Amino acid sequence: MIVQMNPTRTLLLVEDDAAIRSLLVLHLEQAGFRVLEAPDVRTALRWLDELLPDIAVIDWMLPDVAGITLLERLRHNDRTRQLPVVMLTARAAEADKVRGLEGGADDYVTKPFSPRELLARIRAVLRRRQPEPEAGPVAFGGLELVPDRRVVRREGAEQTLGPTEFRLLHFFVTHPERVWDRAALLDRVWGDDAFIEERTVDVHVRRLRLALRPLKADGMIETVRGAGYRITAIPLEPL
Amino acid sequence: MIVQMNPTRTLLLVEDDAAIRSLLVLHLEQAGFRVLEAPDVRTALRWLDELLPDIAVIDWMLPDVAGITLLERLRHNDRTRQLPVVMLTARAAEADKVRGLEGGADDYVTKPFSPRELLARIRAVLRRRQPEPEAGPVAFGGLELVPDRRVVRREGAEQTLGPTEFRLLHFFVTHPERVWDRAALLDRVWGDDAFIEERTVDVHVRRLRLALRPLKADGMIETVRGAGYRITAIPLEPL
DNA sequence: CGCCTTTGTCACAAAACTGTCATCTCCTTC
DNA sequence: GAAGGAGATGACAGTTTTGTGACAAAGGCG
Repeated sequence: MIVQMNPTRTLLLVEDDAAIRSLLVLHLEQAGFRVLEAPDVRTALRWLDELLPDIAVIDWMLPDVAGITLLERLRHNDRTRQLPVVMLTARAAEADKVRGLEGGADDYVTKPFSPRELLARIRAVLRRRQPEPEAGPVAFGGLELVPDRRVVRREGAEQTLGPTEFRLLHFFVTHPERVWDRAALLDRVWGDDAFIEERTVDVHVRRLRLALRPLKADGMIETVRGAGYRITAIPLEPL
Repeated sequence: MIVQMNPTRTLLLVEDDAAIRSLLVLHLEQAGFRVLEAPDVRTALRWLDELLPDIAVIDWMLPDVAGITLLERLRHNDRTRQLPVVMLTARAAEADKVRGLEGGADDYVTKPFSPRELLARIRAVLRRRQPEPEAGPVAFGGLELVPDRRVVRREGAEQTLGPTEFRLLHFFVTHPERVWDRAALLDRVWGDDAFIEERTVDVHVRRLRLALRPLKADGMIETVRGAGYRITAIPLEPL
């Protein structure tokens, strides 16, 4: 009987030291991970290009580009922005830790470390990330969002959205009916560290509506004057 | 005319540089904050003594006592422990940031910064602190008010109200049966600082009735000649 | 490098709200 | 039933909020 069979997780391991790498691969695979090995950033990017892992473990010091740089690149790309990252470092310096965490690392492990410790951190990060699965397709009021392709579907018809449009719609769909004011949307869709005019939200809402028009679903995004916007399930015209 | 959707927030600004201070005051007040200015910690403490603000913005470097010290003091006092604090600092040193956040600052902004950035941080902090006033739905005599969307519902049918109409109905519903004269309504619905003709109340009552007509509920708002208005639960016609 | 997409801002048009009036109705009272 | 007074109406002009279309800057990608 299966109590809790976790689906196999894919893990990207970016580490140049072959010895450490194979040691980790051993443990990681034994722990049920499918490991993508990358001795350098170039290889890592190739992997990422073809397959989005569930988590990445990145060595701080790498031969070609600093691991921290890779981290920043990941955070800069829409596809990898949500990717959980655990940094691996030989330095115990606090400054690095801060920089790493600020750069968006979810945790970091200092060498020397036991594989068990790394594993524990990885699991903790995955667990923490779990509650907000940005990945799976979402459906609401006849719409279906496909995060992989940034596409909305309705009765077969498809519309591709821009990155921000998609995140916005995704947020609405996962928090339906309620009214969200512009500030809240900036916080939750753009991130609370984005310093953006509130009116920009209007523009993006408009773009989203425009994109939804071909699906005759633009009416789902309602304006609540003086308050904000909300998505609501309404009877839609047939396509 | 003044429509203040959000209640005015009070903000304590502790900053010794007069130039920066007045610049910030300008922006903060324009953003709707009531600003308590303090060039030093002593003044700040005096303010705090007589009035607890909604948030404090504190400069890291101050003439008398370091801002960080003030922060620590705030955190040690029961009354101010929960006060949201945004630190303002010229130093970009990470160590300081860490210390500030550990000291209990809710966020911190590095100089030079744009007033807009500061404003965004302040709003984010306030939002984080005060999740939602949670304006729950209210019901009375078959009507159901949904503050979130500014709509009244009756047996499924919905009517969207204007902001003032909604506030007015909301007031009636939460203070039913009794008669309210125009002055009282102006006070409680418009705010006691509103400088408005009493007759204006009539107009809004009418607009409210108009909006309620489709729900056949306009009869609930009664006119009491020579006294004012009141809402009553009466048997309503079926829809 | 140029080409193209994505984005944040603007400036201006469109729509929604508001507070006041002038006028019209209806109720009271004599 | 005429005169007053109190409310109800419909129209307005002034503001505030949104919707739009255009643009330029920033990246991504050959």
